[in-house]
Amino acid sequence: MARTAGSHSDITGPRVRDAALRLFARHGYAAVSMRQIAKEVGVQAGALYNYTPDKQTLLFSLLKGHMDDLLAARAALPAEPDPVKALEGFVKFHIRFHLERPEAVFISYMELRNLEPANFESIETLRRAYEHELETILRSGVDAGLFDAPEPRVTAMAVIAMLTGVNTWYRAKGRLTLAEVETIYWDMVRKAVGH
Amino acid sequence: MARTAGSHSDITGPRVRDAALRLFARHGYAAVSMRQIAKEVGVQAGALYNYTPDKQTLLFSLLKGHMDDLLAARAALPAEPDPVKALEGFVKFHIRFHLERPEAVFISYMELRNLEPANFESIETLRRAYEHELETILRSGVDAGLFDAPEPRVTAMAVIAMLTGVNTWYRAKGRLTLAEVETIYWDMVRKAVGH
DNA sequence: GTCTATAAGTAGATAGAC
DNA sequence: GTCTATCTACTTATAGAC
Repeated sequence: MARTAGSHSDITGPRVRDAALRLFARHGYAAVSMRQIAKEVGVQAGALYNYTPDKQTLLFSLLKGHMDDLLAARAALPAEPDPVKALEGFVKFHIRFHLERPEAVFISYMELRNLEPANFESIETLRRAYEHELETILRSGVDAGLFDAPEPRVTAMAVIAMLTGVNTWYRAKGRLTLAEVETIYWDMVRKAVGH
Repeated sequence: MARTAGSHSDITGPRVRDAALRLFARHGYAAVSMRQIAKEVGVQAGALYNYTPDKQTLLFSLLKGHMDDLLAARAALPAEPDPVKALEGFVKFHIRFHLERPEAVFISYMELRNLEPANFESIETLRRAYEHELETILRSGVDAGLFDAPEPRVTAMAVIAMLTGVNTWYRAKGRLTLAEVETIYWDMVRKAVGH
């Protein structure tokens, strides 16, 4: 059915977020004006303020949404008691989740410094919770004598950096499939943690 | 000896670059105005244009200088024919070099998108040359039967991402010394490449 | 080499018509 | 819900005095 003319909030809202995400990722938050976002959406700049109280809140909303999605997707996976299987699951989940939304990943790292202090703390807390999940897997594997990783916290940071780095070079149209990349990285991680 | 009044180009120039580096790293290139840089240096905005033709050239100069330093520092190291020793040398060099200049490392990754196309290509060429050095070490180790790394290019990207990630968490005043961090990462890399 | 002053343009955000 | 118009402030870069 045709919608009532002028009642577009449920379609324009997501379009504003999509345009902001794409433009922030490409040019950076500070370099993108509200007018550019409006032009991408096809409205005038003033109309954007029906969907966000200000530009800062728009940025925070994108980052918060990304972190919430990340933690929710992890929580939706079944618990895995075997540390080796749990680590393999984490590695493959991380690569796949991050490759599926490169722009959100990019701004979630790049634009942290453009968040106001309270917003920054909010995102950092979520990020640390995610890192802690990997650290917990590593500690359980060390405790079970399955892994050789004397510094689980450092190892967790190293593994996450390595995995997120896939986003800098992987292209879906390239030589390697996503499944092949997952296998290559799982093999490197498995060896790196001494299993 | 007191300098001739008004002859400060040899001192103001580096101060402009230092201030720009620090401010770009903290707030981002697009978010920092020439007036802010001038204020940090202690001059008026107009005076900055004695040291750079424009803001874009100032950014490019910082990134180009960083990449030149990186490649020159690598070239200054003695050649190492043993792939294992060469890899150990690369790992420890990379960590140390990058931890010594976190701000330059940060903007060299974050501000690539704010470079004009020709400047971007120039920096990317240097970055690829550096990555190629690690890839060459890995291939020589695989050829010698010392490493198990079926995808040397992917492994090189994974190792560099892991190593550069140290900058996100390491603090000189923290629990671990630089030498300890080098040892922990070298151990992880050594195992990851199957040695 | 640095200053002041200014040109010419753009920023985020708001007001009020429709 | 979107528009046009506008406010105020700030932007890069330049001109010319000293």
